[in-house]
Amino acid sequence: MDEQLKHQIEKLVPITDDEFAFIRSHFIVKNFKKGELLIQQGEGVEYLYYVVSGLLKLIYNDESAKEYIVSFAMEDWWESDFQAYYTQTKATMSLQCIEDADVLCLSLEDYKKLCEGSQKIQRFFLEKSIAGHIASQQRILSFITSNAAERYEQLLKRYPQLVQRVPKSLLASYLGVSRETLSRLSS
Amino acid sequence: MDEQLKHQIEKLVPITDDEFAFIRSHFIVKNFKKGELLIQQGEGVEYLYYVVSGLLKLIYNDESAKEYIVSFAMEDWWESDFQAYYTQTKATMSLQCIEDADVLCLSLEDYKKLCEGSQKIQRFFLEKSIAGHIASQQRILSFITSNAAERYEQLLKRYPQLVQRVPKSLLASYLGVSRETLSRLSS
DNA sequence: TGTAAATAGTGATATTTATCACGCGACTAA
DNA sequence: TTAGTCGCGTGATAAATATCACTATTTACA
Repeated sequence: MDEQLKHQIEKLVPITDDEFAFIRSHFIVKNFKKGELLIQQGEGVEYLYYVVSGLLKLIYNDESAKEYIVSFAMEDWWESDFQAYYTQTKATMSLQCIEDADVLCLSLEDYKKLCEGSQKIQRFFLEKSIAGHIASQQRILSFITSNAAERYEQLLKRYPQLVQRVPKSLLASYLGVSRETLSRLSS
Repeated sequence: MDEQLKHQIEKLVPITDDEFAFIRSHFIVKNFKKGELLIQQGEGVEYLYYVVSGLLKLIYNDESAKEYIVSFAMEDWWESDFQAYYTQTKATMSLQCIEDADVLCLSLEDYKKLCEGSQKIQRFFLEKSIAGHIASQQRILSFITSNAAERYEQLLKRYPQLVQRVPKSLLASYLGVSRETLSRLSS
C-alpha cells in the first residue's frame, strides 16, 4: 500500500524515503465495503481519498433521487467532492463504494500542512490537478462533439478496464444516456 | 494591467511588491485583434495566456472543419491548450480572439522558473487549477443531468456577462446543441 | 439452497434534437 | 451606395434518444 502511493508520487516527482515517510504520516487508512458511502450528499467532506484498491463512484442525486455518475475512481485515483472539501462546505455529491476498497485519507488540515511542509508534494498535487483538468476538458469535448455511440466507443478505448468492472447501467449514466439506449448501441 | 494581475493573484495568495515584480518579469505582453489566432490546432503551443481584456474562444475543429467551443476566456481567465502546453506537443485545439484582447503570456520555461522561484505562485496555480477542475466537473454534470434548455438556463445564471458579449451560435456550440435548437429555446 | 434483487435486452411510442432550407435585418468593407 | 457576410429566427422533416413496459438471466446473500 505504501509502495503504491510512493510509486504514484514518483511518477511525477522523485522523492527520498524520508520525504515519503513525512508525506505518508499525514494519511490514514480506511476500508470500505461495497455500497458504503465515503461522502454523503448534504453532509461535510472530511477527506480527500487516494484509492489503493477497489472502485468508487462519485454520484449526484437530483430532487427525484435519480442518480448521475460524475466520475469513477479506481486504483491510483484521487477523489473527493473537491468543491466541498476545499471550501469545507456541504457535499453536493456522494462518493460510494462499488467494489470493496482500501483507501488512504487526507484531511484538509493535513493537506495544508503537507503542502507547506513539502514543496514536492505541492508540485505533485499541482500536476495531478492539471491532469484532472485536462481529462475533464476531454470529456466535455466528447459531449459536445459526439453522439452516444461515439462517446461509448471513446470510453471503451480510454478505460477498457473500467467497462469490464462496472454494470452498463452505470456506464450509461456516466455517458449521459439512458441504459436502454446504451444497450441498443452494442447491437 | 499589472495591477490587474497582482489583484488576481492576491485574491488567493497575498504577495509583496517585490514578489510581484519577480512574477511579472516572467510575462510578456501581447495584443490580438478580433479573429487572430493565439494557438493554432496542429502547431506548437508557446504560451499560457492571462486575459487582461477582451475575449477569446478555445475551439476544436473536427475533420469536416466543423467548430466546437471547448471554452471561452474573458478578463482574468487563464487559457491555453493545456495538454499541448505542458507536454510541449502539437495543439489539438485553437485559441482565437473574438474581441480585441490584451494578454500576458507565460512560456513553459518561464512557468517552471516561476514555480521554482516562488512557492506562492505555485500555490496560486494549484488553486487556480483546482478551481478549473471543479468548474469543468460542474459543466460535465450539466451535460449528464440536463437537456438543452436547462443547460442554457444554467449558463445564463453562471455567466450572464458572457451571454451579452457572444453570438448565440457560439453559445450553442459551447452548450453542445445546434444554433437552431438554441434559438427555439428562447421562445 | 432458495429467493429477491440486480442486470441486461427489447418492443412500442413519445419527446428531443439535428438537419436542411429559407428569409430578414444589421453591419461592413470596397 | 451596394454587395456580401453575419446573426438570428423559423418551418418541415429526419434522426437520435428517452420513457414505459415487460421478460429473461444472473448474482447476491440470508
